[in-house]
Amino acid sequence: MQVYSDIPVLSAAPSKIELKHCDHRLYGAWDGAETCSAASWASRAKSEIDEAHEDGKTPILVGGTGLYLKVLLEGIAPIPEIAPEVREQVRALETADAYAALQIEDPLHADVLEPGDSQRIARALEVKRSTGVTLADWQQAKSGGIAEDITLSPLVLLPERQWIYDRCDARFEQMLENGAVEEVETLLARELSTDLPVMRAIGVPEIAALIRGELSREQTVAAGGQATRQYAKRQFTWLRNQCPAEWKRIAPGEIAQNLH
RNA sequence: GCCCGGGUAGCUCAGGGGUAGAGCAGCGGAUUGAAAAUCCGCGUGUCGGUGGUUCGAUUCCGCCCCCGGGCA
Repeated sequence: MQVYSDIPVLSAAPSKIELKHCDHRLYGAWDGAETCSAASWASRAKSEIDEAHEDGKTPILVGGTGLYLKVLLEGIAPIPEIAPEVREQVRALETADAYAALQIEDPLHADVLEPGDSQRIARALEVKRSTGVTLADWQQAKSGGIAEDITLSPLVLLPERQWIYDRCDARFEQMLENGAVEEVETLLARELSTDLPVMRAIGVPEIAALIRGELSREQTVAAGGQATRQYAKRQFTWLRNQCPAEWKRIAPGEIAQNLH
């Protein structure tokens, strides 16, 4: 999400001062009209990492987006680009219709997915239709991971829940004070499709509702803080269960000590 | 003071003589090209209090308390 150039405030992009202290890469590297993906991000991240290494620097990967890091490190099934017309067609379907189609065209995968999981259903269907090969077959192999080629020092931060929740609330309120509303006004003026990732970024739907007069400022603060906390909770689940067991976890107290 | 409505899960509410159920919130989980996304699972709460009717009351009746609205 921080890859989209339209929302520096809402995506907490580094400030000019922060950039002076430390080089940051791939913030705002995609235009909001585009859809970034784990694979395309990983590909660019690889280039940035190579470049840093050539300059004798040590890159630090930071993020709450577990899937992106996973793809960068472990690679992903080498599925070609989906034909645009196929993608458009598939994503125009109602979830129930897409699921029914998948049950016919790729019954094995349909069986694995929940009937309500619109996103994965659409992905499975577009892959089968565009490549003629099922997603499960593609996923037999992964390629492009750099885990074997680098020395990784992983660190999983698991702060105390209430502590991070309080910071989520404070962070969203601060964003509103620092121009998030103006940022969303500018974004809305582009009249992009509401399906695009940038339009679904935390805070964008909430602030758009504020601008439309559907939410009061107070309600917007509450809704934005809540959405941020819910995201943080999902990150906990990923970090606790998806990261390799050998990755070092940092205890709550240690984090607070280091930051205070 | 009188007359209507209401008082049920953290919140908004549904229900109804055999001790109760949704949405949201919260918690747990999944996660292979939209991932700040998309999904899945989890509901014991003096059914405002107290008497009564009844085999049995959260449900019916009386009284009391609280919150809306109306009349004085």
